[in-house]
Amino acid sequence: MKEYLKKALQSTLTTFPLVPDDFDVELSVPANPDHGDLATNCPMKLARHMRRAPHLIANEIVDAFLKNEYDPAFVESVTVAGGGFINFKCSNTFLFKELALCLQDQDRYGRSDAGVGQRAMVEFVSANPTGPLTVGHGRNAVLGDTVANLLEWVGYEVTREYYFNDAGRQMRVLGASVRSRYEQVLAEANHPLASDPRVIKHRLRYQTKQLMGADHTPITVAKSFPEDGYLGDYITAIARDIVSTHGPSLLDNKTTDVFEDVAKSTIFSDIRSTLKRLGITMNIYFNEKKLYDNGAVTATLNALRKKNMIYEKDGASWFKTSHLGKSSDTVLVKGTGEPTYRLPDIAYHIDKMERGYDLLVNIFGADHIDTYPDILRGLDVLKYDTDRIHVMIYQFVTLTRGGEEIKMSTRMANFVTLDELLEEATPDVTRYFFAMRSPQKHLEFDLNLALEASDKNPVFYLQYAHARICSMLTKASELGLEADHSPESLTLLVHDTEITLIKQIISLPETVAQCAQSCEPHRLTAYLRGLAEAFTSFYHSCRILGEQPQLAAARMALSEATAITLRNGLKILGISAPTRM
RNA sequence: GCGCCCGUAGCUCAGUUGGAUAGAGCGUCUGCCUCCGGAGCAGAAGGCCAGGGGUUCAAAUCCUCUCGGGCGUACCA
Repeated sequence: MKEYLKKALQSTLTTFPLVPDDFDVELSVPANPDHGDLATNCPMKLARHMRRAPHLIANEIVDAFLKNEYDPAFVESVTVAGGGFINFKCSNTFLFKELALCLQDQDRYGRSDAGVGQRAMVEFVSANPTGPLTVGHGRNAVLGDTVANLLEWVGYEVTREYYFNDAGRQMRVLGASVRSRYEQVLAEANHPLASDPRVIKHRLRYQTKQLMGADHTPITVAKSFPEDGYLGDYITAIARDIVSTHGPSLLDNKTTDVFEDVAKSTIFSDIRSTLKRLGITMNIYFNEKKLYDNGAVTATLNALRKKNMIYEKDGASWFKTSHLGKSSDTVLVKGTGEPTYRLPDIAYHIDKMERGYDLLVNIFGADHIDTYPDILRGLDVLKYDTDRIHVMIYQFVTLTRGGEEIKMSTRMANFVTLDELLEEATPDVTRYFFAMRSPQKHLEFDLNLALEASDKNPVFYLQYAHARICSMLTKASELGLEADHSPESLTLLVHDTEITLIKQIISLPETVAQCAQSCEPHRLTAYLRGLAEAFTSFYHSCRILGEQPQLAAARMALSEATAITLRNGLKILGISAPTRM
């Protein structure tokens, strides 16, 4: 409809003098439905070029349009509004045709082809394996997976990738934390191994100290516990596992390698299973180590050096970001010879580019806000097309419990994990909750509310509408009724609520396309809410069972189309569409 | 101090590339169950879109300043 009108108007305007060649006709959906289904503001845009009042231009355009381009299969009426808008009302014929398309396409309805033949990669979560995923990672995971789904629906071949770093200081601290907890576990007086001579010896020299937890309560740890160690209970759990597999045999080990390895693999498998609970499966787990092994990190530094963008100062290598719009330069290699994370990050993005993706989407938390521009600068200098990169920065989740804020960090003992959230809220509710708001807004996640919200949550409203349709259609077919998808049948749908519902249904493809294009899943949740509302409104004013058979058959077809649309929308959001609740 | 994000109904938030009378949900108040699922429907109240200035035929939207909140601002990851 939109394309048809745009083309028709564009062609109408070619007959007008004084219209700029590159003039673009804009069509928008009016806020007020009384103004029609689509409107254009081009008379106002043209007023300056043509030096005439908008409403006069509007009248001329309408006359020419009616004479040359008007097609009653699409347009029912064209009117000029006071200000100079031209309003178009869709013909019902057009609506029924689109509705028939929905019934025909079924599971595929809503797909389009903007990305066909192109490959996209969405990089998300990308949490290092130092602890379980938190509620904050949940937002990242849901946004990333939903964006990936959206891109698939507009035709992209999508790869979901998780980038991680399991080496370096961070992991050593992790290993040391586990080791220290291991010592602490074995020092417990009532431990089953307490009579083992090695454990007795260990207890004689064992000492403790106190650290402050996130909630300002002191936590007792072994003296060997690192000052910046990871205090979470999951560390102790890993330590207990090691005790049960290795007993006290590791007490005299000088290194923390074993502890690090066990911690790493335990944590990673937990992360995978947490993601799985949300219905998320990654295609590729990309280890940063690979970039060192294949020389990409060094190559990147050399390439930048060749562009004369690197200099040495105080033993470190600096990237001349001050030449690229930043107020200061940035260290890429520290005096110790170890690169900062920015260098491998640039190398990583080059790697992604080289793998030939047409679109690279990155989902970053607000803490990356200052770092990704450096990556783009690096790529820019090396002549990579940064237009292919779409960075989504989402703001943090503020977690509250009974109005009190809880700070989230994997280093502190007191944080809420995504798993803990999923114990209480279903994956469906969790996914909807994280997807329903604009990414750049802070998300206040009140745990108390989330836990008790099940009956208020909008996701239930959508699922309920779907379940109700299914149940009603089942009942109808038991009564021997059958939906009629034929064009003649659909023309019986003329009630206000029916027309409103049809209009909502047939805008799914465009809505999905817009959400994909802007990487904004939350618009889809708003759309689905409107769809469910339109349906329940129809459902309450139009009966199906007990109506004349032809009308009932048409209304069943409309209900079916609603169910298809709801189901497909929910599928993109990764939410189930139950037939019964 | 500097950079980025945010400020819209009592609360949580939508608001397409600037468009017509700024919209939902929750909460509050009125109605509606002999009837396909009341986890519902219909309606009401509730707003100087943080504030000032500017651009435009047109600003919640763009520019600028002020105020308020968040996240960064490490040779930590």
